[in-house]
Formats: sequence, C-alpha cells, structure tokens
Amino acid sequence: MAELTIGQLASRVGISVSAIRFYETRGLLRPGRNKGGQRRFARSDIRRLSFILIAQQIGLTIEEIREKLETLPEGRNPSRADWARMSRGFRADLDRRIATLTRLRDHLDGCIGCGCLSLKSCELYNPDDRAARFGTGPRYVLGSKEEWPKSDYSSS
Amino acid sequence: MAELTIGQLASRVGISVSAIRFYETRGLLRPGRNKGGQRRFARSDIRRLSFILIAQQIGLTIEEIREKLETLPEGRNPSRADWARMSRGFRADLDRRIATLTRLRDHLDGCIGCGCLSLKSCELYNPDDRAARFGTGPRYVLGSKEEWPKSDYSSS
DNA sequence: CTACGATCTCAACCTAAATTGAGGTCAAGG
DNA sequence: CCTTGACCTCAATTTAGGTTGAGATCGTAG
Repeated sequence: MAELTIGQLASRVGISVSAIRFYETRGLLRPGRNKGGQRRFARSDIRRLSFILIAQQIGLTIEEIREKLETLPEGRNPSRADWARMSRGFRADLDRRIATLTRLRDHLDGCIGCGCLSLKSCELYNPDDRAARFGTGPRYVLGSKEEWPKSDYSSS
Repeated sequence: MAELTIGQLASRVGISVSAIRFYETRGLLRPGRNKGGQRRFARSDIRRLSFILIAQQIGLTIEEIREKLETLPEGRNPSRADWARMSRGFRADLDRRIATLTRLRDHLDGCIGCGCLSLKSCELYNPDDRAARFGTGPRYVLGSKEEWPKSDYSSS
C-alpha cells in the first residue's frame, strides 16, 4: 500500500496516535484525507516524523522544528540531500549544548568547597546561563526585550 | 544586619520574589518570620538558593533538588564540606548528560544522508532515548510500569 | 447487514515551574 | 500620623507537549 493510516504510522515510529494528531495541529505534518475523512500519510512522513523525534531529543521546541521543516521543498518528496542539509544544522546546536554542560561541569569542579557559590557574579549561575536552560514553562527568552521578570520590585 | 528580607535575597541571587515564595511552597526553603509576619532569611539561604539555581541548570527538577537538600544537616548552618559533598554528586549527572549528547551528535554525523532515519530501530530515536529526554510534560518514566501511552490503540 | 476496532472532532485535563492579579498589611522616612 | 514601597495570601493563568474522554463515524471481516 502506498499510504499509511494514522495507526500504522504511529506504530512504525513508536509514538501515540494522539501525538501525531497533535503534531498536525502544530503544523508539523499535513496528511491527506480519504473520502471518509480519515488521515492518509505518505511513506515520506515516516522520515519526517523520525526527524521530529530526533530534533526533540536534541532539545528543539515544536515551533523550532516546524520552522526547520518549512525549509523543505514543497510539492516534491524531500530527497535524501534535503534531509542531510537540515540534519547538519544540528551539529552546531549539539556542540553548543555540549560545550555549555562541559563548562558547567568544569566550573563546578573548581568551585566545590570554594566561596563563589554565594556570589551573584559566579559564572555558574549568571542570568545568561539560566536563560539558556532547557525545559518548558515561563522563561526568560534569550535576547528578549523583557530582560527580567519584575514581580513586586527588583533592585535592592 | 543578620537577616535578609525576601526582596534583598531576590536581588542578591538575581531571581524574582515570587520565585522564592514558590520555592518555599515546594519545601526548598524554610524562612523564619518577624513579628509582622514577613519572611526573614538567613545569610546561608543565599548559598542554598544558589545551589538550587545551579541544580536547575544541571537539569534536576524541584522535587529532586528538595530531596538533595534534605540530606543537609538540620539545625546547624551547613558547612562548606556539606555543600561540597552534595555538589560532587552533580559530576556524575553532568558526565552522563554530556555523554548522551555526544553519542547523539556522533550518531547523527554517521547517519546524515543514510537511510536509517526511517528505521524504527535506529539508535537515534529508540524509545529508551526518547524516555530519557529532559523537559517537562507527560513523559514515559524510565522503568515505569506503563511502558507506553496507549491512546486509541498501539499495535499494527 | 452487523459488529467492532480504528478514526474523527473538540474540549478538558495534566505536569512543571513559575508569574500575575486582587485585596490587604507592614515598616520606615518625613 | 501619613504615605509609600515592600510584603502578605490565595487563586487563577501561562507554556509546552501531549493525554483523555465523550460522542459520532468509518471500514472491513464475517
């Protein structure tokens, strides 16, 4: 068969059906429909979904992944070269994240037992580093206009 | 002055007042109160809060941080050696996370342009790796009884 | 034709980590 | 004493990434 149902796609990549529907609402996938209104996915969507999962592991948000996927050619099925081009972009992300963690680890080594843990200026927890952490929830966007949350007040 | 107000503490460590109150509700801090009912923090709480911020960068959840902090001596102010003992535990966490990312990066290098991106068995996105990703939200806990989310159905 | 599983839509709920707002009190300077 | 900024509590809201449930329809094996 040339096309896949949502359930088939889900079991092929190992995620839930609801997750696939969710990705569609976020614009990561644009499946066709059969006459009955059910989704029908192209085989190339297996690769597309795999890319999404890998990108998530690397730490990209759904929105960032959507943007990357938008650079794929519209119309024709993406070629191997198209995917390779996008994947190469991950190297920089990964290198940056590895470097950050390594720096953190080395500083921690140097700081164990020293007094710097209580200094606001310590590199271990300066604002830039904190803003760069991963995870969800309200956060200070890098380079955002709102430099800092101002609850109640903020200067001493 | 021996004690700090919540605003002073906030500006010393560079976070918001509401965040400090939030940490208190989660059991990370136990400030005293003055006659008027306002919080009064010990100077050692600066270090405690710094520890919390660093631990967050490393990727620990609030709950995990709370557990680590519970191993600190009750009653007396934690000594430098107490903090050093806890910080040493981070090395392993960091080494593990660096190793994971490095492995991911190296695999990605090897996979660029190859066909494995579409194979469910590719190391780059096997279930264990996905389960180990950071960030919040519903997730498959490592070693959990519920192996996999079962929405609608799951086998082909 | 009838089951029954797979799908559909849409809305509500979930967790983590806070932020925001409403409505009220404290404390320190003038 | 009065003002004002810092503080208080408590409930509601936010964001990301999905999950869950209700109620209805599809599609296929028997």
